Amino acid sequence: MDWVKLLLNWYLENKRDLPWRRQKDAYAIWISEIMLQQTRVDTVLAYYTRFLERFPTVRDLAQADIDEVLKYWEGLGYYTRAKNMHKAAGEIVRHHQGVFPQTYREVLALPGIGPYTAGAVMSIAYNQPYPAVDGNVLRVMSRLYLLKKDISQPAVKKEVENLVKQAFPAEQACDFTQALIELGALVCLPTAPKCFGCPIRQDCKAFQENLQNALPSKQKKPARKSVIRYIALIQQGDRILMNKRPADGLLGGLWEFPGVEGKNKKEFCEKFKIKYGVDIFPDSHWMDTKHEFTHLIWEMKIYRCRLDPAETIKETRLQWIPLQELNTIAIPTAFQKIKNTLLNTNSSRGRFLT
DNA sequence: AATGCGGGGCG
DNA sequence: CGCCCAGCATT
Repeated sequence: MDWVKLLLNWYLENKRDLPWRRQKDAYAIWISEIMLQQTRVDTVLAYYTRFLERFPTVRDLAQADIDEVLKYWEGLGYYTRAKNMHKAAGEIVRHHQGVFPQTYREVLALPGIGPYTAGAVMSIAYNQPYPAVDGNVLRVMSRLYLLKKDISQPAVKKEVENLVKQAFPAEQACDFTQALIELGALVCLPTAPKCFGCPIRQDCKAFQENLQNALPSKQKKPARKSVIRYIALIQQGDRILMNKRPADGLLGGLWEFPGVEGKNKKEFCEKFKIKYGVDIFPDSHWMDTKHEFTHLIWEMKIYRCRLDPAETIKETRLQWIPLQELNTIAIPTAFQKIKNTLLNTNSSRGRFLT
């Protein structure tokens, strides 16, 4: 296959200088691959170095509190990745003496590691010829071999894995895996691929038939649903009432301004009572904000609320948090605008008073 | 095989 | 505004 050598040469000349490419530590490679799942390089850059400085080894990660790990993950999304990584670090300490496992079977068995990440770690950290098929590789290979079937079908991914396996150059698994991905990231783009800068266009069947813009074929996702969420801003002095979301599910384990889905203020109060066990009295409408997830849209209506003075907080997920400590707990992006507005309001008032 | 799970950047 | 991205776990 002529294209393999051409691709390798192109990669060695054009690869980006990325922090996870500066060493071969399997632990550090693993962290990068988890962060990069469904996440762009530019986004990860801001997190990667900071995370490794705080958790330089698998033991440091295993010993850390999950809440601190989540704080370092704050804003990165898909928070089960952090939870699974923390769990996997514990397994590596207990079952592998703190040394990152070196066989595909053992790597794949770790929580949060699927076929892609296992292949990436095996090939990039250990230079072993295990295919790592992500969205980039699916796109590159579907064009190169003119695979017209929907790439979301598992059978297509299997076929691409086999094609990559056949193509692996001897002793260059590390570079080859990254070369395929790098080509997808820099040249073989989803829309408007830069075919005339592509080192393997002569071997690309899609390019030959001018079908590069029609591939890969992919089914489109259903429309998102929008829901109204009422948020209670409950402040007493310099403390604000926050809720820690359940460990599993959406934004699991992160902190939020307590709220419920609902149609109106009446439902707001009723559902709040059921969910949190306290009566609230919405005083003033404070602000509105919207947050769009991949699969869901929250239209948030935030009200300043009073509690019954005699009310005590029994729900253990609810906790009074001093305003100064709001920046020390993990709060997802959905609530950052509320948090910042709150902190600005209070700090400007404070300055005015002093 | 289908669904839930974040967030940001782009045209 | 829709689409896409260095996917995995669960059902």
